[in-house]
Amino acid sequence: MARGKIFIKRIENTTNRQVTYSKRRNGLFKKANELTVLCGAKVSIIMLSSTEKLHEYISPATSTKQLFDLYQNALGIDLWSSHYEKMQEHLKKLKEVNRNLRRQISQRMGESLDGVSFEDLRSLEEDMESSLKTIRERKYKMIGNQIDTHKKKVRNVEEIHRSLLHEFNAIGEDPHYGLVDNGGDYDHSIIGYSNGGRGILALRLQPNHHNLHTGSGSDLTTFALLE
Amino acid sequence: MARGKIFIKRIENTTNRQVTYSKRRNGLFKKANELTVLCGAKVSIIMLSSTEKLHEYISPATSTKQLFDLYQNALGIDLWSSHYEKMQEHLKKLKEVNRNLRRQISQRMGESLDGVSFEDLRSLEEDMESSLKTIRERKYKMIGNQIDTHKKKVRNVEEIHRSLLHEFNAIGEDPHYGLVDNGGDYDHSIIGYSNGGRGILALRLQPNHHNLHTGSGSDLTTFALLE
DNA sequence: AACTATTTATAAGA
DNA sequence: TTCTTATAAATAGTT
Repeated sequence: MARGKIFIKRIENTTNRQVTYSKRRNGLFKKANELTVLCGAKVSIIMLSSTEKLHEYISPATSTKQLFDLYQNALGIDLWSSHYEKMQEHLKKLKEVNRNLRRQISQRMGESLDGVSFEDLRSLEEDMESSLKTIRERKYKMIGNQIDTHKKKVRNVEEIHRSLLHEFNAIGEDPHYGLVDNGGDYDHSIIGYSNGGRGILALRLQPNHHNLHTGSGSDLTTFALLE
Repeated sequence: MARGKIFIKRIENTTNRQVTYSKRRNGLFKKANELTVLCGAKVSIIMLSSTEKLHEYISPATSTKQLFDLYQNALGIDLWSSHYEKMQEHLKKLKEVNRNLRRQISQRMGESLDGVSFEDLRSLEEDMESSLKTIRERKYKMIGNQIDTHKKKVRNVEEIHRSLLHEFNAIGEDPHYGLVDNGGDYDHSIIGYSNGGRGILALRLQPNHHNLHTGSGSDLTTFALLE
């Protein structure tokens, strides 16, 4: 096209070929871009040089994948996108479910009640009363269990104390016992105390108000992951 | 490039645009083919016109799919599967979040409390007490509003009744009125009654227990869609 | 990477 | 659409 006509035939000289490849590649991409702008078309060009180097042109505001997907659709051959669409459908449904779950929780926390009918409000109140009762009962049961456990421990300790006292008195009355040697033998009897106080400590009243909205790492606060 | 310079800018005339698209497309494909022959390159062009028509060029002895696969390999990660994996990840997270939301609801309904610590149980109880209070207050407010509405309606009806009575007496005392003609004139006064009882009916106690688990179409029961 | 003589592409008109 | 043709743009060969 300049300084002499060429025949459209493989360029045998390697350097020449590579130079021409580079120049014409630029020309091709320029033309593609002009076409994009002039005609509002979308163009994807993928090129592999004889040295296996890859080059790509893609019109602005689109993607190679998008155009390739369109191409596949147009040809009717489609392995991927039906699967993909199903997934997107599923995702959409899950998000919808998620939204409903959140609203439900919100309502159970006394929020988002603006659109709720009187009927539903009564239902909700009734339901929450009975739920609260269940939770409270469970709490009382736990308190009861812990009191029982504590009582048993106290009894256990009293028992140990009594037997120690008894032994001590026996030693005091029996001059054959050497007090020095016997000290270590009683140590393991105190095992009854190990960790014994923990359950009771949990019963103390918490002065601080635990707000379930703000994450505190419990099971009840793990829902704020997405959207 | 001929008979006048043009600016590379969208061609607004539709016909012109389409003609140019067609001409330049041929030019582009021709260039692509020359490149293929001259330099031993492999070229794939996919084009989508502004009228959504698809055109393709592919170098001889290769295929669009082959070149696209090469392209994907060269970019390292497969466009499809990276997309796909991200989606699956998202899906998994949403499911997890939904599971947590459900558990939370469940716990607020007094269920699934087995793993809950005493601490969390107290928190939950406290939170539900305050939520229940909010809901109850809202209910009372609604009741109050409805009572007010009702009272107004009653007053309205009483007013109408009084004036009817008054007119009736007037008629009775005035022998100039003919009773037959006046009957129809009062009909529209009764409009005060139309739909007047509905709000009050909503106040009746529901003997049946509304279980929130079973769908009844309310906002509170739309969560049982998936898994 | 620049230059430039020439070929090639193409805008506008038919 | 296709052909024509004057002219713009691309580029082969050179530096």
